[in-house]
Amino acid sequence: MTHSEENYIKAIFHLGFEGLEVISTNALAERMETKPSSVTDMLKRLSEKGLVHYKKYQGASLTDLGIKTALSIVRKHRLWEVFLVEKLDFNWDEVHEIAEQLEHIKSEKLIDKLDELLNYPKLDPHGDPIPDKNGELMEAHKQLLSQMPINTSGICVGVKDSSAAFLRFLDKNNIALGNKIKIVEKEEFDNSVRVLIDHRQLHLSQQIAANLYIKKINM
Amino acid sequence: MTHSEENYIKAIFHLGFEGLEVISTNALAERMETKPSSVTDMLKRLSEKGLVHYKKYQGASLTDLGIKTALSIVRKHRLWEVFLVEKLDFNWDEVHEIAEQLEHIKSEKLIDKLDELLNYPKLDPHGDPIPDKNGELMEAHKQLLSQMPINTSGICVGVKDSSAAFLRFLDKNNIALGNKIKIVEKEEFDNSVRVLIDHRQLHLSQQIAANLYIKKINM
DNA sequence: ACATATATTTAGATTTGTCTAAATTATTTA
DNA sequence: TAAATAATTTAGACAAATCTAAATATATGT
Repeated sequence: MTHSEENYIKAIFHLGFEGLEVISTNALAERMETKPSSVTDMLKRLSEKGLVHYKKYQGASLTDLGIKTALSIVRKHRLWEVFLVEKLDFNWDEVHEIAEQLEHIKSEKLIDKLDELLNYPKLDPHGDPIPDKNGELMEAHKQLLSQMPINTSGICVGVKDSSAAFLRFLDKNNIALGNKIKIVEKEEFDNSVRVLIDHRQLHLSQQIAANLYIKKINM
Repeated sequence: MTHSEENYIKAIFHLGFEGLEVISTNALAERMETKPSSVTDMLKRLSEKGLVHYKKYQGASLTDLGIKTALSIVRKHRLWEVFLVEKLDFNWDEVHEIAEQLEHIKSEKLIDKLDELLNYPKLDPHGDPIPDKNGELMEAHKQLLSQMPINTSGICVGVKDSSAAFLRFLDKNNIALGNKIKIVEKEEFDNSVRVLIDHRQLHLSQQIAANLYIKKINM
């Protein structure tokens, strides 16, 4: 498998997780930042290799082999992310790009040893689950702040809206990724929430709460 | 730079260290396990990019930029080898292949952090020196057993002749890579040597001594 | 120095992954 | 449902890296 093929498989996998049953040529082209015609070419190739189901004009989905392949790539990506953060002191938001490269390194033994070194982590630094050696994937353990029940705690691990405006807002209010956060109260009227961050009480609008990802603690 | 270009640069660099002033098309083709015509194509490209000096029929050599590039790749390769052995418990003889892939990962910060994690090693597991961040390369610290002075000690780190016959001989005599070895006496007549390995005295012929690499201790 | 052998380059083709522009199919809307 | 619009595919081209076969340059031996 080439790097490019692996990247397409991964993109189809992720689009699948985002709700799409069958992935359209255009959706995939947008995700891959390429042209639809290139996607068509690649889908034919992947179909011939038995990695995707593909019928002209009907979109694509992964075969069992494709899913297995995708899980293996995702496993590598997320384990490397843990390594970069835990062992090399990278910040959570710097690791994705490097892991995009490392995920293509071919050596089963390397990944198993890395898994061992990191003590078989279940979640990556963004709170996403890491498939185990057999491709078993636990359910997601991150959720939007707006979806958390009252009196639960977690750690800020990501943003949905990554606009400069939103990031500036977080900065201004001293909300950093990695902060522990506890949800204290929800306002029925406007869905705003009161939270506790570093012993500070904050009142956040629904718009804010719906764009901040929280990793549940103790899972 | 593509992976392929990096591999050619590295090959030219290593052939240079093996004594060749100017590298011939055929020598490079053999090293790269490819055809001379492919080498010609690549040398033109590398020449256009300012990485090698190349004149038709005259062979090639690295420019200053080419040397800098090669040192950076070698640095990455050897640091990853140390990582694989020290942190992931790989054996010295399993790491080359994986490091061949890892050496192409692009991130200056990654390599600096890795260097730090490994405590700025000066030698890789095979006893070859690791260029520092500025491309400074200390002189080689491995040598053939036959070149070691009397009463010096070292660690077996590699073989020149990797034939099955030679490896079988080492095995039969309980000489393993990683063993500490001390040279006790040299026989003028046939250049054979008496050595101490694990408190055992052994008498090794010149042929053996000239094919076993020793890493000097305390450097 | 000339013929022969060896080394190297050129020419033309192939594969992968991409592109643009044109053609085709599917979907939406009036 | 027919026309307009959107999505998708095809056709043909290109760059990177490779190959084979043919041509050309260099080196060697007598």
